[in-house]
Amino acid sequence: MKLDRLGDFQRTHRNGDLRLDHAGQTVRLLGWCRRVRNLGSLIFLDLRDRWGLVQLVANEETADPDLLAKLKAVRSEFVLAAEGVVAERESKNPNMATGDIEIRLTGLRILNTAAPLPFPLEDEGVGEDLRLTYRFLDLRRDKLQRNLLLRSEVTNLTRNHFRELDFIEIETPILTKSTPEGARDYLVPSRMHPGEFFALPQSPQLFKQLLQVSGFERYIQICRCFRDEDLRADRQPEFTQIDVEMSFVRQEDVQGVIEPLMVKLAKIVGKEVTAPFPRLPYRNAMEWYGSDKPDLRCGLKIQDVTGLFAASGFNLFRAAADSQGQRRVRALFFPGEAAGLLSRKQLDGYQEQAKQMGAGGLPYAKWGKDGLSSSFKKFLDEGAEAALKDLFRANAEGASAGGEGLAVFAVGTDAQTSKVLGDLRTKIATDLAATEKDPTLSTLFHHKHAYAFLWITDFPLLEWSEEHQRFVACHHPFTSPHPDDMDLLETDPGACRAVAYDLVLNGYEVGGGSIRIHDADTQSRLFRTIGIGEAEARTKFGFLLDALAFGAPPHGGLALGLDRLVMLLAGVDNIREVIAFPKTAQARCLMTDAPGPVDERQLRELHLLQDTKQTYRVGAVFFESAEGGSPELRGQALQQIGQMTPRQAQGLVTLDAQGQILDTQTLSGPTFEF
RNA sequence: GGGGUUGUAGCUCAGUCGGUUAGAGUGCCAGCCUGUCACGCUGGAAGUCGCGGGUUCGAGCCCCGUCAGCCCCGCCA
Repeated sequence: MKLDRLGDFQRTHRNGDLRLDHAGQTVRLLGWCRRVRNLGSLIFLDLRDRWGLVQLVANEETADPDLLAKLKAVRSEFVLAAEGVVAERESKNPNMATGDIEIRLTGLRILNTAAPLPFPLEDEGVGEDLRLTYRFLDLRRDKLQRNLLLRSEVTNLTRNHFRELDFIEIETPILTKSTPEGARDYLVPSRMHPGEFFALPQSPQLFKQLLQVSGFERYIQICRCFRDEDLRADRQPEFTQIDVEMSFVRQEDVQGVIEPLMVKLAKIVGKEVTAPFPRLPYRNAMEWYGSDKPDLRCGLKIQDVTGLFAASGFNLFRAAADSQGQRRVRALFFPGEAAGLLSRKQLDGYQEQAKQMGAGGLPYAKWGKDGLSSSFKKFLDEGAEAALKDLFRANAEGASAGGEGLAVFAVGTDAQTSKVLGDLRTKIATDLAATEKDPTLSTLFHHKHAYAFLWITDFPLLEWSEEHQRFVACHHPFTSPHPDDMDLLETDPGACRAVAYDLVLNGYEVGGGSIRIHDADTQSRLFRTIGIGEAEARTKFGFLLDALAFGAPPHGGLALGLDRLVMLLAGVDNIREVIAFPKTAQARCLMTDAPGPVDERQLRELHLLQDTKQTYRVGAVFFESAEGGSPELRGQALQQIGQMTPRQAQGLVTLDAQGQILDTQTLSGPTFEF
């Protein structure tokens, strides 16, 4: 098809802005054809641009024949420039912003055609692999357009927020140094320095601290970070962080600039949240909610019921009671009729969930219409049964139910029971909220539309790593120990708290930060505690230690996960829905098919090619030797090199498996030939 | 690294106990149609049942392997 040129065509209006007020005006519009409806001698066409949709119309009796012919050739997603007169519709469409009017076409340019799309833009249920393969089409869909628009509003609002507070935005390097602690790095081979690598930043952590030493007291950056770890619904290998660092601050000061930002961001999507947010020490979060990122839309707390089974016939539980606190029996009590009525099948489902979390099973007790039933009833003597019923009644207090409910139990170490019950707490509560008739109970289970922000504070500074057989930093090794726990650094490192805090929203960690160590002594003590010696610390973090020695101010900050935050604001449950070009769970881009192989020339330049083709670095100084490859290949290389002058041999020689020279590259001196 | 789940027409899916020529809706193509807006009506084309192997007289269906998407555990300072 012959295409028309855009030429001097000037758009006069955005499609979604046209109203009855514009009637009689001649307008020029641009966009994509969403759909044509050809009624014979009357043709309708919906024209879409970023801002909306408007109906174009042409009538066989009145329209120019050339224009009609052109219009009949138009298919979905053709790119059009249209000229026409705004007119009131004969039959209006109340479901459309522009439903009162239509454009009577006087001119039409077909700027481009479009093949039939591989999937419809209107349907929700299209396979995600297909959507990701044709992401540029997927992004035409309303929902993704809205999500990316929201994302843009969030970053704008964030920048304005920090600018009003006198923050300065500074960019930090993307090509940086690999850090041994923490996540796996994405590495970038260095061409200039054979065998050496840059790392993409997991976060600009050290740079922003150094900027504090430089005197940029309030820093912000919206920056890309990279972590080469396995993905999840809320985790991508490449993600965006709102990175904040401040000098002369305490924890509350950092929280004090973040909270009003969250209030503003929530307002964009019509949610009212009030600051300050609750502060919950890590220890309590784990005890009550079994999680360091609890979803406080559900208020239920985990309870310790170890004592209840101290004299019980149920060995599993009694053994825990006898373990002097090593192991405990912990439980969740869900009050209400719906909880007491949960079917065996549903309970089996929860048991599967518990097993996936590492539990052996899921002991439960249910008090329904037909009395108390339990997976371990046969082990319960009268006293224990009565005690259990008392607990049910105590947990039903304030609710309309008379003791009905469900209790699920976990036994084991605190870490084990927290994991199981922390997971089931929100799962079961969410399910019950959907079925429970008593409205007071469903708000106890799950305020579906609420935004529950909170801070988790007083994280442990260190944890024992079985893998490394030493203590490692929970947050990062620059986190300040709690001033009250400073002495524990040498005596009981595992008990030492950190001045670290996470911002949690609805069960997601949306941010985390800390007050940093700002004196070289404390930093050295910490490195010593986690088994990083003086020399190693110098090599890896020498620049930081230097900086701390030259007047580093007390400082601290925080980083927010922008993608996750926007995901929650957009009300979607997958981070890919708020990223224009995301990776799959296997860390691939289905659209570009990255990562992909590169040609051998590139590998050789980067000194990465091995096996059949081996790059030897030779030079006059070590004329007699070559490194790498098999002994035979080395021998052949030396033989060939031996026929050269030392000057000629100075360079890189690439050989194939037969020892033939494939490629040479001089490191210095003149180019030589073979 | 491990567990679960899905894969059939361009798309979304159905496909009985293993049994004849694998279906529907939608999209696409053609024709008709003056008030549609998920236009309607008529007709047509469209399949490597993810891929490979096996069992069987016979496999979309059963078995083994493999690839890909999704979810979870480990991992994510």
